[in-house]
Amino acid sequence: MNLTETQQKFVQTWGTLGNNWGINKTMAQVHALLLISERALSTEEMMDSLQISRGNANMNARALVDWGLVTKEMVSGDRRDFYSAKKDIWVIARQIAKQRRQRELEPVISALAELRTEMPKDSAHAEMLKRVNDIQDFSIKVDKMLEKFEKSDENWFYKTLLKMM
Amino acid sequence: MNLTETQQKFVQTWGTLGNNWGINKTMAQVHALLLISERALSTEEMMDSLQISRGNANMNARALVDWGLVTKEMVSGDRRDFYSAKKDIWVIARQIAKQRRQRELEPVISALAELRTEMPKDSAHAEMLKRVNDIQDFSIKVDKMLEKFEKSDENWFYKTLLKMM
DNA sequence: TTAAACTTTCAATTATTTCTGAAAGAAAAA
DNA sequence: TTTTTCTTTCAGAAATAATTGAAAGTTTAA
Repeated sequence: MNLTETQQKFVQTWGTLGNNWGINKTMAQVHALLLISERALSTEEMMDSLQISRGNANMNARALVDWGLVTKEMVSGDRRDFYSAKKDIWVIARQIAKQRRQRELEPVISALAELRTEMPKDSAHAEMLKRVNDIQDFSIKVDKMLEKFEKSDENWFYKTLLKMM
Repeated sequence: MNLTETQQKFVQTWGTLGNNWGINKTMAQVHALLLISERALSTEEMMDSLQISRGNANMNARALVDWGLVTKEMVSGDRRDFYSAKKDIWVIARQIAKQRRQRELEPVISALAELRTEMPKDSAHAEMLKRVNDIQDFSIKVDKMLEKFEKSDENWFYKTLLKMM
């Protein structure tokens, strides 16, 4: 897979976006590459296209599988692993929402809940108590909203959007 | 401001969360500190509480002002700057949404739009064209949703949440 | 078996980000 | 003016994260 200039620019853009959102740049680039490829790619092809090492390609491809954004595919008569990205943007968005909720939001909700039980009810902690309560309530709301989104279909999103406006 | 163990834990938790979301850990910690303080704090107090250098305290406090999460306050008869965080979680959430939209989402939307105009209409770019179109459409939807959220009040959010469920 | 073709791991290296602290800058007080 | 008190900047140091590449591990074929 030899990238045209335009394709490289896309891969680059996606990498920058990912990076801004706290995602490894290479991981985002591998994802971009797979997104615009019409067939599944081997590790070798990813290494070539993105000029990265074998270890890096392998690690990031598997991280993407972990995130549920990419699937590993076997081609009969070929011993190599091939990777292919899910192409539906709604599926992708939902998957990312799901993973971030699990990995980043839920731990905070638990940590805050724990903090709440441990918190002395004295005046030194009065301000903190307010903040922790507020943030906890808010986080749970966001959590529920994301959960709903994860289970939704595209159509639901459109309808909700309409209702919102 | 000498932190109790519980307060330290909160600051720590907030720092970890921020870090996960691609935000500088210290910046998140300074924010947490200001969130649970009932009065505005001086640079010196932030340095003490978080065990960080003057430069670091100053830089991150000002970054928070940049993000619109913190305001600089002057106390008459005192030459020092004091910093105080906005306390309302809805205001905070909206402000973060606004900033991330501006800083991270809009650049991607422009980059994709530009890409779209430059993209050759040949078969080598067919797959990419589909992806770029889909992502672009989706990004604009999210952009609009965030814009709506930014201008909303707490009440609107609750109502929308209800409608969604 | 043994060899071949691939994948995975991980210690060492490289790159990036963050932090420090001292120096320079700015504003008020003496 | 000069001094004092505080803020800001920024080059270098430290910490963290990402990447490499070679060796070890696996699986299939010969």
